[in-house]
This record gives sequence, C-alpha cells and structure tokens, in this order.
Amino acid sequence: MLKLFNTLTGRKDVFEPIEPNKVRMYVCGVTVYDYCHIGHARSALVFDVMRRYLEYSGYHVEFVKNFTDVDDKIIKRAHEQGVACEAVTQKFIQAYHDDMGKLGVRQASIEPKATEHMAEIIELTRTLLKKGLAYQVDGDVYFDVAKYPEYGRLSKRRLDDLQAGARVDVDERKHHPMDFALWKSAKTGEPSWPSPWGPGRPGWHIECSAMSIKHLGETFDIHGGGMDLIFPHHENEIAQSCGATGKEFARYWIHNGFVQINKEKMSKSLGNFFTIREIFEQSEWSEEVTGEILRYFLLSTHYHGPLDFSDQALAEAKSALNGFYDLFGRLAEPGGNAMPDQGLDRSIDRCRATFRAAMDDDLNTPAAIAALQVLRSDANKLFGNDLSTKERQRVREKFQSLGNSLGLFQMDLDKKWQFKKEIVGSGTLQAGAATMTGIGTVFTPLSDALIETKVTERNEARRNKDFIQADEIRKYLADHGIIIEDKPDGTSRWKR
RNA sequence: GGCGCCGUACCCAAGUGGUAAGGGAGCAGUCUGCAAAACUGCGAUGCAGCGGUUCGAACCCGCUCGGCGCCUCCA
Repeated sequence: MLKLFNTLTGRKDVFEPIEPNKVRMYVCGVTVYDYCHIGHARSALVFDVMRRYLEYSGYHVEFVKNFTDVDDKIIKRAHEQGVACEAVTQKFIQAYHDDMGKLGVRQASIEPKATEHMAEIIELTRTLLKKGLAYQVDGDVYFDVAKYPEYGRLSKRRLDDLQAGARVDVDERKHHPMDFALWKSAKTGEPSWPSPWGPGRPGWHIECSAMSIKHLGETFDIHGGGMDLIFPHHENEIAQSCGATGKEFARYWIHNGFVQINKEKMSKSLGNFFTIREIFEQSEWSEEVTGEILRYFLLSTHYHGPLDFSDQALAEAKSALNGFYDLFGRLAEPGGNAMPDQGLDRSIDRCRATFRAAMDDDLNTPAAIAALQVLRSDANKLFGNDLSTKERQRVREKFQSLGNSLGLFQMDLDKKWQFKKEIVGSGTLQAGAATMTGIGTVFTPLSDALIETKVTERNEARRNKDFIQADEIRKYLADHGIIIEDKPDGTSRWKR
C-alpha cells in the first residue's frame, strides 16, 4: 500500500488512483532557456522513480511533463543572442533530453509545449472571464484571487499574510496585489498570438492548467514539482483549474526538496550551481558510470529533504556502487555444483519485502537502497558457498528488477563498470564556495585479448613461483588501469 | 512580519512511542606468495540543549540554541 506525502493535506496519504490500475500524473518541467543543473536533475529523477515504481507496482502510468517555451527569460536570452525564441527553446529542449537521458531519466508519455496549446490556454482564460474569476485590463487578463475563497489552501497561506510582507510592485490596475496574469498583451519585439483580448502571450501558470487538463482530464491523480513551485505556481494552478472546472484538480501534490551547496539552495541567482553537463564533462568516469553515480547519489536521500551536493558525496556514491558491481561481476562467472541454498531464497524474499515497504512509505529510496545493500552482503556471504550458475543469475536478476525502479543496476555486465579511472578530468569546477576537482590519469586502453594473454602469462609465472615476473605483469596491467584478483583455484579475474 | 523545514557516529543517511537500519571512511583479524575482493570484529549508554508527558521518547509537548527555505522568476 503506497503512501505519499501530500502537500495539500500536509500528511502521508494512502495513494488511491481515480481509476484502478491507472495513474495519471503531471510534473512541471523546466523553462527552456538554459542548461539544467543538478537541482533540475533531482526533480526529474524523483518523478522518474515515482513513475517507475508505480509501474513496478502494476499501474499503467500516463505521465505528462511539460516544457515552458514562452517566457520572459527565453525572450531575453533570444534577444541577447540575436536569435529567434524557437532557436533557444529548441536548443535547450534538446539539451534537456541529452542530459536527462544520460541520467537514465525516461521521457514522459507526453511532453507538451506551451506554444502548442494556445487554443486551450485561450479557452481556459475565456472560461475564467465568463465565470467572473478573471478580469481584463487593456490587453491583459488577470486572475482575481479574491474571488477564489480557497486561495492559499496548498501553500497554507492567507491572502492577508501575503500582503503584509510581500514586496509587490504596485500595479494600480490590479484588484489585488496577488492577482496574476493569465494573458499578457504583446510588447514590440515579443512573440505573440492572437486572442480575443488582442495579440499577446500566456502567463506562466495558465499553461500547466491548460496542458494538464487537456492531456489528463480535469481531475487527475498526481501533480509534482520542486518545493519552490508550491507558491505561487501550483497555488495559482489550483485556483485557475478549480475555478474554471468547478472540480478538484490534482489529488496528490508532491514536492521534492532542493539540492544545496554548502547548505544553501542551489540556484541561478546565487550562482552556486553545477550544470548536469558540466558534471559529465568533468567526470573522471565514463558517461554511463557517471550517470549511475549521480543517480545513486540523488536517491541516497529522501526526496522530500534537502540534499547537499559535493565532490565527496559523489565519491561515496561511487564507492558504494563499486561494491555492487564487484558482486555482479563475480555473479556473472560460472558457478559450482553445490546444492541449492535455502538461505538465498530467504535473503531475496526479505530484500524484496523490505524494498517494497520502503518504497511504499513515501518513496523512501535511502531505505530501499539499504535493503539492496543487505542483499549484497547476504549474496557475498553465500557466494563463498559455491552458488550455482543458475542461482547467481537469479540474484543478479533480482538486483536488476528491484534496481529498475530506481534506474540502478541496469548496466550491461560486460565490464562496463569502471573500477579504475581511465578518463581525463583535469579541470576544476567552481560554484560558490564549492569545488569539484577532477584529476585523472590517462591509460592506454588494452584490448581484452591482450589482458587475457597477460593474465595467463602471469598465472604461468605464479605456478612456477616466479613471483617477480608475476608482480611485474600485475604492475604493467595496473598501470593500464586493470585490476587483477586471484581466485583460490589459481586462476584470476580482472576488471577495469 | 507571515508560513514552513532541518539539527542522528569522522562523513552521508534511515528510523517518528518499545529500547539506534544501511553506506562511506578508519582500525584489527581471516584468506592470500604478495595483493585485491569478500568475510569477521571494533565504533553513537545516546539522537543540538534544557524541561515536561509516559511503564517506556531520537520519536509527543514546551522553551532555548544553531542552520536553511518560501512569501519575487526559480526544480
């Protein structure tokens, strides 16, 4: 039984979708005017994991994630670079897919763009006007927050409180300072669309209402995004949507915590952010390995809390993953002929049960990972017990199937994991007070065949007690990024 | 000013009333020609501090200290 922390109710609610076996979820994507940073990665990952776990739990998930492709910042960026807005948005949508793809974030079922939903946006705005919940001033249309009595129910704020401290630009044309734009009249040099109120473009909040209603219906199950979207973005979405339809909008509101640098929120304005691509570029590991390290790191804290990003944290994630991949490598070797081990079944069952209990409890990924760690430990103990080939495969498959909800352990076993650094990462990334340093060594990659030959040679030498020769060969391989491990039977395994 | 979050070992991090998961790092040992991996053992008599409720609290209540977020675009 899955429970999710619902911002709307302020507690963990038992998740019950409107339609049995089907989940409809909407997540606020990004405004495409720049590269994504780790904070964006975390949000995308959290909801990717939610989707994966819902699927694992047997639901069919209809997952909508939008791109905001009309916005002040996009216009500004386009002007700065002397290009069309579409050039900017296209570029960064592509970049988004590239970056998130490297992280193993699956694309949503539908990824709508604001610019492609003008008809729906205008229609929704028209409805709100007709219902008296919005008003027109010149070519602008504003939502009238005072007309929506439940305004503030998500963020637990009262309009009076907001007024007290907010430094609001006094716009005399607005009825209430918190009224927000549904439609903005066009200024020269800005992209615009025709509307009943003259040429203009939509305000930020209305697009999500229009797109979610169109693709998921007036009431759907889950709406998610970063904590910072609770107010005003999601509050406004609720006001618009409920105001227009008279129905409940989304039933479960899920918000992820921030990524921080030295305990401070990572943000564009503070300048203390790392982009996803910077991290990949500076990484000492291959793209696949880096993706998994990042993923493991981002899931090692519960999604609701803050998460401090650091070089050391990534290194710890890498070390933890080494343990798993080391085991996977050994599990891929042919096994012995011992009798089936009863303990294995118990361990696997226990892991699955613990894992599911953790994930069911508001997607407690750190606890879920801990369950996998326990299985790793159990498997290592049983390994010395001469597990059969079939049993080894079974363990490996269990890691793969449970890990799939987290997007972990999906990598091919064929030596894709890197135990030793082989990629140059000689730069230093600086963001605020934090740094990421990459000091890599370049190895000339050796072919598998050559490695095998060397390993055979070395074992020949070892049989002849020529340990000087054996150690020389090991040194040679080590200098090329190859680690040798001797097995009890006189043969050796190697890994990069 | 309003609303809210957080403070668990050297580091990361679960646990939200029943006697402190897990990982990383470290130390010691087993195994090994050496090594690596793996395994075993060690590690918070205590969960920011002080009171209170309770048979029992890291978990509930109150106060204090410290850190942070939102209220303005922001994942």
